[in-house]
This record gives sequence, structure tokens and C-alpha cells, in this order.
Amino acid sequence: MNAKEVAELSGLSVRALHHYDEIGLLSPKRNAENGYREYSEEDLDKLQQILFFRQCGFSLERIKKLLSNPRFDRAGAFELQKKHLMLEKERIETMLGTLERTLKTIKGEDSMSQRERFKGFDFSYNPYEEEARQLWGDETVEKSNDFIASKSDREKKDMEKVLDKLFRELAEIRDEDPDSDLAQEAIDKMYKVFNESFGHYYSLESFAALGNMYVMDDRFKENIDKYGEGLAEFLSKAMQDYADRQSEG
Amino acid sequence: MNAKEVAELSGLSVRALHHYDEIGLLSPKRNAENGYREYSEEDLDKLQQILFFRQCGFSLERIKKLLSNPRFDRAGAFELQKKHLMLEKERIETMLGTLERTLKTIKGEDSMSQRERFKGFDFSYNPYEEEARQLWGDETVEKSNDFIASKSDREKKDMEKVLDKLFRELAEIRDEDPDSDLAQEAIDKMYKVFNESFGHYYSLESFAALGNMYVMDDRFKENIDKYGEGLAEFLSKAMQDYADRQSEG
DNA sequence: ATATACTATGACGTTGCGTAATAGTCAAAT
DNA sequence: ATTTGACTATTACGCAACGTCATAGTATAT
Repeated sequence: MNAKEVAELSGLSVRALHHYDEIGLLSPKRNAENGYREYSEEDLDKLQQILFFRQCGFSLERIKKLLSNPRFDRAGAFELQKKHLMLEKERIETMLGTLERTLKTIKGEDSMSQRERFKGFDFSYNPYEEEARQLWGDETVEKSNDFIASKSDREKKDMEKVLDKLFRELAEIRDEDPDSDLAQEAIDKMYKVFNESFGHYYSLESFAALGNMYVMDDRFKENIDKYGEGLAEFLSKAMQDYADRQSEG
Repeated sequence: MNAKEVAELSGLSVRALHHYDEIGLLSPKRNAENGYREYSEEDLDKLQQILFFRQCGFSLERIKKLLSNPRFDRAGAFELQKKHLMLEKERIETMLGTLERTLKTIKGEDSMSQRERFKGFDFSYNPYEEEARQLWGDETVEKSNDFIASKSDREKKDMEKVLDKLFRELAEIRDEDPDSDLAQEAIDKMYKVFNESFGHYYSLESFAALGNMYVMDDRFKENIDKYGEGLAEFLSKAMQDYADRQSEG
């Protein structure tokens, strides 16, 4: 499917589709001969998800992260989106009420408090943002960024050395099943190194979230995948499994 | 009422209120001593209107023009806004349906065409824009601006001379009733001068819209009111009446 | 009198595209 | 065979509606 067709189908403009490609939100395959974009079934699927989330008021950057998060699940997304739409419907009904009452107030048949006159308009706060965080988490990203930023150059170099060695070892087993004993032992070591190296303790939850960060945040993903294609994905899954195992047992 | 209070009431940010003041959309009086903004009852009234129109997808610039248009009436606005909200509600219901069906399709309990999968998302086109134009009109503004821009300096000077004479005459009767015979005769002359002077024919509708432009567009209003305070208002009404009369008879 | 909460203006940044400008591609009609 | 029309690409600048500082003045409570 070409750009025009997708545009007509979705109600977006072709420029918007280009934009989504530019920012890496939806990058369809290209025709090798002419470089034209070719949207597959999967792309359309993803686009629908994007539109739903956009309707929920998420930024494109945020949607990108959500969809690329390996912990993301469609069922949860559907629940979230449904909840949003129902609230949205309620808000509109509230506004319709406000509208009717305002009309009557003008005619002198009714009277309203100032607060009542603006009922239904407040849509600055996004409650789904919080819910999405809890569902698929990523608050540790900023936390960790802050931590790194707080270190001296000397400390950073030490950290890099330790991490370099660690990631090389991990890269060698990146084709194993993330849930295998071999992988889990390596992750156990990783968990300990992390807690020793970085003056602060990682809870299992934070550790899992950190794994998420490896695939969600491009800056991390790129650096990690330098040790081997797919390492970031492997680590993300293995770390999640590790956290699940430890907290259960 | 100060900025913070209005912000909390309306759900807007203080910065947004500043912005509305900057662009001349909502400029409350200032406290003479400290320069603080002080929002009156009328300002809150206007703000509510602004929020309703914004909800309908109008740009702030557009809202500004609508509200400053003398033909603007609240009853019409309410109808428009109500219509919008009901459509919006319908769209949400459509999207909820799309959402449910998509979920079922994933489970394999249903199947959808591509077109169905995107039902409810298309909100690029704004049907109210057209309706608003018909209610209160202003498309001739740009048309006329383009026309003026296309003329040579020589032609512009000629135009100015003719208009200068015309407006001086009109300014003398600006206190008459716009619907009076005296006023209407003058407007008839004006209509003929316009059609002769500017190489293109003004339909009655366009002529009336042009009158509107005189009060809506600040650049025109200022120039016209130089001939006499209130001339723009007078012309706007008289031209509208003229158009109504001619098209009836 | 100083902390806290508000206010002002100015200026630059951001999101999500729109709008050309320029150039290449493809299919159909001449 | 080429011209036309509809499509595609990339590059680049533009814009609305604010957000986000920075800086500075004001009000008021402790």
C-alpha cells in the first residue's frame, strides 16, 4: 500500500506519514527501485494503534516509546483507550449540559456559579499518562539519566570500564533463551555488579525497568547494540525474567 | 479576578492567558498601580465563548474574528457548538465500536475491512468552518487582499483617490440610520463605484461580506474610521441592509 | 525583613505538522 | 515517443499555541 492510499484510509496527510517516518514512529519498508514507501499490514496495524493513542492525548514521542516497549501489550492498551473514550464521552455530555445551562442563564431562566460555567473544559491533566507508567513503566529512565549526569568524569570512566567488560560477556550469550539458566546466571552477576558499581541500590523493579530503558531509549539501545546486534532486546527480556523470578521465589 | 484564579477556573495556564492577551484575543483591564491583569465578568464570559469555539477546532485567530464580528450572535454560536459536540459524541461512539471490533478481530472472533479499522479517526476536515462562514461570512477578505496586491502602484493611487472621495461623502451621513433611504442611496452609489473602479464585479453577497471586512479586519477598520468615528460600523450595517434589500426585491 | 507566592515582560524552544521548492517516477493518452 | 498528470522523494523554512526559562517587580504573612 502506498502513501496516498494510507493517507485516505487513515485521514492523515501524506506529510504526516512522512513526519512519522522521519521521527522513527512508523517507518515502512521502501521499494528498492524507486525508494517509495510501502505500507504492510503490520504497518497499518501499528498506525491504528498510533491513532488511538494520539486520540488519548499522548505525544508522538511518547507513543513511540510505548509501542517499542517490550512489556507493551495490546490488551492493556485497549483497556486504556477504552477508558479514555468513555471519559471523553462523559466530558462532552458535561459540556453539552454547560452549554444548555449557559443559554438558559443568558435568557435569565437559570443562574450558574463561575465554576459551573467552565465545567467540562479542563483537559490539561492527562490521567492516562500515569496509568501507562504503571502498566509499562519508564520512570527509571530519567532517574538513571540524572544519576549518570551527577558523576565526575573520573567516575564515569571507571563505570564505563566495568560496564564494557560486562557487556562483552553478555553479548556472547545473547542468542541464548533469556529465560535459560545460563542467561539468568549472567544476569544475576550483572545485577550484583550494578549494585556494587553504582553507589545506589537497584530494586528488582528498578532493575527490570532499567532493562526496559535499554530498548526504549535510543541513546542506550545504540550503545548496547554496539556489543552485538540484538543485545539490548536480549537483556531487556532477561532482566525482566530475572526480576520476575526473584520476586516470586 | 486575577490571572491565577482564572487559570484554575478555566483549566488554562497563566501563560495561555498571557498569550491570549498578546494576540489581542482576550485583553483584560490592568490595575493602574502594578500593571496586573484584572479579569471582569465580561472577560470570563468571553473566555467561555473562546473555549467553546476552541473545542470546535477553530484557531485563535479565527475565534478573534468571529467574536469581533458585529453580525456575530450568541444564539447561532450555541447552535453551532451544540451541533459540534453531538457530532463529536457520535465520533467517539464510532471509535468505541471500532475499538471493540478490533479487539475481537485480534482474538479471531471477527474480521474487518481496512476502511472499517480506521472508522471514526478522520477529523481533519472541519465542517463547522464552512457553516460559520455562511453564518457570518468573511471569505471575501482574502479575495480582496489578493486583488489589491495584484495592482500596480499607479492603479493603487487611482483607486485611493476614488475611494477617498467616496468615503468622505459617506462619513458625512454616518449618523443616519443605515436602513434609511438617504443611506441606502449613498450605498447604491458606492456599490456602483466599486464595480466600476475595480475591474471585477461584486455580487451582492460579496459586497455585504466586504462591509463585514471593514469592521473585522483591523487594517481596514482603522483606515475607514479615519474618515469619521463609527464609519466602519455604519458601512457594515448599511451594506448588509443594501444587499438584503436588493436580493429580496 | 525575609520568605513565599504571586505578577510582569522578553525571548527562545517545542510539537506536529503545513507549505512550498525541486526533482525523480509511473501510467496513460496523444 | 513524448508529453501530461498524478504520484513519489527530500530539503527546508514556516507556523500556531503555547511551554519554559530568565529576570525583575509586587504583595503579604510571619
